[in-house]
Amino acid sequence: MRNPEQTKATILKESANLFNTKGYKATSLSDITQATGLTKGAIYKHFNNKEDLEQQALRSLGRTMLDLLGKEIKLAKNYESKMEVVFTFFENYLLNPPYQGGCPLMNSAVESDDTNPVLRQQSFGMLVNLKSSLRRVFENAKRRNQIKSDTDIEQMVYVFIATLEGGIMMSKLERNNDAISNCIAYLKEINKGLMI
Amino acid sequence: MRNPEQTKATILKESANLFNTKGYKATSLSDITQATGLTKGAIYKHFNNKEDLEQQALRSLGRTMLDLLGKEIKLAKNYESKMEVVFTFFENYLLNPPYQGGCPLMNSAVESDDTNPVLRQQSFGMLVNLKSSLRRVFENAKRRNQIKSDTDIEQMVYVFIATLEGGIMMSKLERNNDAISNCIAYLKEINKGLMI
DNA sequence: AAGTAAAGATACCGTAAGGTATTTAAACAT
DNA sequence: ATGTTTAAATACCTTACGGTATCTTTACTT
Repeated sequence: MRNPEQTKATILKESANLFNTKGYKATSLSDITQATGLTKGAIYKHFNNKEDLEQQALRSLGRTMLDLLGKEIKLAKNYESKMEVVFTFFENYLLNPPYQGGCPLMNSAVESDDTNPVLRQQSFGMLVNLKSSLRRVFENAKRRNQIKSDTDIEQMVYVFIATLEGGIMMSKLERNNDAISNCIAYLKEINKGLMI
Repeated sequence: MRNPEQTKATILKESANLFNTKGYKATSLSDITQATGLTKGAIYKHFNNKEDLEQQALRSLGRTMLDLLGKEIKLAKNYESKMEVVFTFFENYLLNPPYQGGCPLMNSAVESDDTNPVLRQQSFGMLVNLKSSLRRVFENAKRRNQIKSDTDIEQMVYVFIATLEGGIMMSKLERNNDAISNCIAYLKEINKGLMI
């Protein structure tokens, strides 16, 4: 039962989980062969080298994250429920995560920002996209007079993402939901204040 | 010109900078010998092994960070200026940092939370201390009727730290101060709202 | 000035890392 | 059924890692 596409997909998925939990540099090829049950031969058939695999894995994580979030935002009809989607999305990062190891944006950003230009650039792109998603929600709401006209959208985008990411970091460290729950609760307060 | 204490101090300082920028696992002993101009013999004279060095380096980073912040908070006389200290402290993380590589709490937490129990425990301790520092400022202010009596201090502690840490992460990734500046600007707004 | 303890340099070891060349085995075409 | 292609396994190479044992040098003691 051979299926090269399936094989590549499992390599990508398993390595993405490993990279996102152990770190990119710290994950070895034998970690990946062990997790997949495959050998180096299989991996190097589908990827040029470890760097290539790292990059494709991060790309996959980023797509998964942003597609999931973007799709749910799009499904929500009004501003209020769109924001609700954002909150529950980040709250679920710990309860039933789409991938192990927390937020791939934060993980890759922290690891790569001073050392790995390519991964750093990819992380940067993820942040650009995440900011855009959130910015669009705010801008639409402003256009439709659902939030105050003097809302500093750029600032709100930064504050929301910062608070969510920081909350995830602390909750992962404390191994409970206190941090992220409190952060989200407060962001909801802020959001109430924005709405007209 | 030999000075064992000085030697140990430079090993600790240089390795702390390396660990905090490249990561703990990703920093090799030869990175450290290169940075210090010393040899492995010197390093293993002062530290049992690489893990020991990692732990002592993180301890040093944590102390530096919390001592610096705590001392400045203590120096500030009233609530308002204490909070100002917190803000400028985190804003200066990028301009003139006390150590390279950003916040050692975030860096070590992200790297260790799923893989390295000892470093994770140390990171956890740092967070406990940072929370305590901030909590104390809020509690004193509440006791002296400088902030509203219904202030949810535990929530504020989480929100402030999350926003600052998330802001640093984004600013490091974007290589400019937009994120952290906007985050701090908004935290100041929140703080105004708290004050009586 | 000689001897001693400790700091630090040097040389070396075993292992695991990333990577490659080659072989085996599975799927498909004819 | 056979031959061909290509997915995946195996075996191996080089290098860099953490770590250790030993040697050299420095500083201090008397």
